[in-house]
Amino acid sequence: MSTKTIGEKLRQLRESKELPLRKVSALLDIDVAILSKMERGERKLTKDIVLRLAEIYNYNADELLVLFLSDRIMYEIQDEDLGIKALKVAEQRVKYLKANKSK
Amino acid sequence: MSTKTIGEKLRQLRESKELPLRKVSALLDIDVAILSKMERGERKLTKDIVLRLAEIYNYNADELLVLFLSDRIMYEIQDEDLGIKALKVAEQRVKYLKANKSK
DNA sequence: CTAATTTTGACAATTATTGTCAAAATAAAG
DNA sequence: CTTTATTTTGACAATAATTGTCAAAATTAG
Repeated sequence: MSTKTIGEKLRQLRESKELPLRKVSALLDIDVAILSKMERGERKLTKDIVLRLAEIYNYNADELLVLFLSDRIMYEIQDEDLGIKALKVAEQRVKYLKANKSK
Repeated sequence: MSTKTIGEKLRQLRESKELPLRKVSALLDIDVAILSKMERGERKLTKDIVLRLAEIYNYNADELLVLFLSDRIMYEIQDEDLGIKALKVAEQRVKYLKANKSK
């Protein structure tokens, strides 16, 4: 299932459209080297770039954003084996915040 | 429940021991201003400081680390309403990684 | 082989984070 | 109220991290 990183997903999308880095980086107006590194997880992606790539590849933006966010979450918890617990606590907190949004 | 940030929790612990910032920051060998800011979430805590505070306050280190990690996760997902989904995807991925640890 | 694409690494420029400090604000004690 | 201790705030320089740019090297396609 979702064991793919956002970078891997973006590369897969680009290749499925047979677009070279050169063209996509031109559309994004960024250096080709940076896009290469982003796809390989060597440079961080930004929300903005993810959204623009969703447009370019005509792909569901939310799905990419979820992958993008989960990548960053994964980066935070790293190898910690308290990771799962932390995720559950975070979930509680997000739900709590949502419920008390008006406050 | 766990709607408290790691900073708030640490402040609560310190106050319950009636220790002034001055003394704790001396034990940690950091500036009192920094500790003040850490407790109020204005400066980032490090894993190392959290662990040392757990010792100083004689409090469960894992519980503090979980709170510490979940704080950082919360920071990543911010106000995104895809947050919950991202957390679930991250959970899947952590579990997947754990299962294939040997690989 | 040649051309196109991709990767790599170095570099300077920018931006973010950090520690240090002292003054201001607040709280506690007498 | 006055003094003292504690905490907060903001400015500042030092340090570290991130960023964009570039060109050469490596890989892949034709």
